[in-house]
Amino acid sequence: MPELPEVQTVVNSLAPRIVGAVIRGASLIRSDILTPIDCDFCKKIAGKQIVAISRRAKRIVFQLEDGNRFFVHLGMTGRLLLEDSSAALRKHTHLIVDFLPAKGETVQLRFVDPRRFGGIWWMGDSADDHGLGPEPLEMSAAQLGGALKRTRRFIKTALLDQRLIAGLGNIYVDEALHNAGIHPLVRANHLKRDQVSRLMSCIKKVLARAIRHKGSTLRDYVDAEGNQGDFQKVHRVYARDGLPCLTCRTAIRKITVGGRSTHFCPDCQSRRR
DNA sequence: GTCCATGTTCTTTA
DNA sequence: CTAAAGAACATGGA
Repeated sequence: MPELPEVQTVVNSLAPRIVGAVIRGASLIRSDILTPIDCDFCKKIAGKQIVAISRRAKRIVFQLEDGNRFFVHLGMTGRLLLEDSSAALRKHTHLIVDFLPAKGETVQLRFVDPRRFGGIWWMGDSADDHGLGPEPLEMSAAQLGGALKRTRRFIKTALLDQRLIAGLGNIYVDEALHNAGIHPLVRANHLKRDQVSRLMSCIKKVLARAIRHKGSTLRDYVDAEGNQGDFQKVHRVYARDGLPCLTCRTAIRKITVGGRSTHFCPDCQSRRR
């Protein structure tokens, strides 16, 4: 559910509400969402002010006043919600963070995740990325080309590799490839220079547009205020199999690549270059 | 009951 | 050794 645009939208909705807030305490309802599991998370964040919230790839990074950080990854179904402490707890709520009341507010930050592919990672005072690739919005075509030429995997699969480019997921890879007119089964190292530069700019264009639409809500995704995104309404290929391509009217096809559903237009995204 | 799902990581195979 | 394919994780909805 959450790729770069969704995660950015969560950060944007969270930041104005809790940057500067001081954490009173936290309760961990399921401790196995924590990594490392024995990091004394609640004890370490109690009493600390949140001085910044940012996004790195699909991670939501919280920076504390003492220099320590932790990040939340939403996995497939995770949500970070700001809810009043009087609101009923949702099923699958795994962590609750309380703040010192400002202006009489009693808001809580709650992490909810049915499938539990997401979680919370304690980073300590290191800002280490642990092998994450460059941010797509700051990546050059030369950088992308350099990474792609080192693998003969399908371009679809390569773009999902977070060590190669960090933040894309299944939706935005399909949308970007359609935008760039590249077939998902082309080998990454076979792309020509002009295709790589078109791909890089299409990735940026699709992501920027999706952020303006506050992400795609297919099922569970909402921002911290519970608002849905609406980029799904303007998807050109994702989940549109059988429907006419919005460019050429050819029926969109759905295949499986690397175990992931993959949507493309057989006409606009011709397999030969 | 079946299949599928916006993600990542570990294991198996080539 | 590396690269790539496949399975696994857990839950819910169609």
